[in-house]
Amino acid sequence: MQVHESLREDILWLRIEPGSALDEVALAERFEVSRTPIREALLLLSGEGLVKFLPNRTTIVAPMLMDNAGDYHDTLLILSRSVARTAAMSGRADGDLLFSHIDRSRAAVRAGDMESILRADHAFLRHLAALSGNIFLERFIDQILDAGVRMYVLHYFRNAAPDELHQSVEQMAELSYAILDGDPDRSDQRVSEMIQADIAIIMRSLAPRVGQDMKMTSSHVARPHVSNRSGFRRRLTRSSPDQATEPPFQAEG
Amino acid sequence: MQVHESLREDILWLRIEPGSALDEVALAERFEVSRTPIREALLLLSGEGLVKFLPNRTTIVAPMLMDNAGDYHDTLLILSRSVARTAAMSGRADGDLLFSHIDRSRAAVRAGDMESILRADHAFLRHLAALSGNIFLERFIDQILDAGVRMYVLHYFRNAAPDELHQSVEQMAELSYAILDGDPDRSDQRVSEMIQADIAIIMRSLAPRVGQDMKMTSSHVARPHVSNRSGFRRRLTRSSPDQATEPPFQAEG
DNA sequence: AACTATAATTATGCAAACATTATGCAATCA
DNA sequence: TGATTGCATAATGTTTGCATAATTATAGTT
Repeated sequence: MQVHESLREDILWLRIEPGSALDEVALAERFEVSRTPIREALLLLSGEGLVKFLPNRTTIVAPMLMDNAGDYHDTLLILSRSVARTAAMSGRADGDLLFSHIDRSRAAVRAGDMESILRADHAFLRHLAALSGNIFLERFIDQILDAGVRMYVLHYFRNAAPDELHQSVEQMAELSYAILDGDPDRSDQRVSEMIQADIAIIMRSLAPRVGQDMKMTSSHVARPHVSNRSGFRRRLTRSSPDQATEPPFQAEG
Repeated sequence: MQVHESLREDILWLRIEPGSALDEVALAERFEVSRTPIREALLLLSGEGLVKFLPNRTTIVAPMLMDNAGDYHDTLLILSRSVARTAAMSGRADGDLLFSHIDRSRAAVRAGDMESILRADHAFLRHLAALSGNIFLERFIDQILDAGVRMYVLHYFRNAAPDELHQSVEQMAELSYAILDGDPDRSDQRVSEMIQADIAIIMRSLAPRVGQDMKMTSSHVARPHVSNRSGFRRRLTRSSPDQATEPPFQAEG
């Protein structure tokens, strides 16, 4: 569906502000169709959690609450480790393919094109998911990555130093080596490091105006598993008076 | 949406045969609405993977391929362990609430009501997911459980002995104790055991009519696919031959 | 001047009609 | 007799229109 994909891209890449109303007639004019295909697209998007129907009122772009950042990274960690582990153990990973993703990412970083960087990173992870051959993991990886795009656009790229972007690519490469070596434990390690690095950058963005030293102690990074956002919260409170997050975009819950 | 929920239940509980066509006008008459709300429901269901649109032809109930059984259990294991671990570590689990779920399950087993058993089991897991407070894990648990309902109706309950059903409840109780004790590692263990038991029963159902001694050679388990199901398969191979599956319902892919 | 109530406008939810595509049957030709 | 083509039928995809609910604006009252 044309409308669906197009609207989804607009929402994910923040070309439509979270929380803003989606007028069906306006969209119908824009896409030069009637309201029905628009509604169908909105229905699909609501199933993906990207828009929210306010019954008998209007449909809004799902607000992006940063409260979910902890949940997001916990879940991304779980899923990424699973697919990376599986890829490592399967022995079916193709070095050329993996490194074509790395190259794509490296090129995007050199060009400084944030959207391309994120798309390349996601393509890499989706590739690992595909390698796993597990349709549920593929589906969930798709969903979690989509759910994070807006957060990364706003809070990752706005705050990542060029050095950190380069380092992120090298971490991808390290992960690839671990997978190609068929070493699931090392790949676990690498995935954790990658996501740790992402978290650090995003946390800096969420509490940017505290001028103090943001050194990470081991207690911050040590987190084997899930723990919903407990670990996260702890980190947050350390550097910021908790609710001082102030997400740029926001609508009512 | 009334139609959506109702249709979803019909599909999940096999009141509509997988692969069968869903005629929009017939559904419209049945629900006494026009085709528009029917289409909306079908759209939503397609987003959930429960129906499949064949463009310009018809819409069918998504076929249930048993090929996914391995993927299903792999993923269920990952997610269940995550939420159980988190629940154990959170210290926010409420014994009374947990055991009200157990009681419900026990009662369902006593009554021999398969649908109630499955609903109770799912309610228990969803409760753990809710305890985790992680909206992504909640969402994914929801999805994976829904995806498995039809398989369990056909291949679990048709083949589980009463004893095994009772044992399953006790495993739930064991898991609850581990969670209440705040022991994440033991809860991991318990979750694995629970799902192992499920797998054993389902595998038995998938290849029931081979009268011979069901010893497996490695050639049976070799499957193009991947995975972290490697560990899984190895355990599975113990009791059942592989591709003699023959799912009762099936339509074209 | 502020608050309330009522009316008008705007947008959604649903229904019915129209157009387009696929399928099945029949007729004709090889 | 079998196969192919054309027509009829049926179901989907889309448009249009109507009715209902909500928001906004306006007028009246305190």
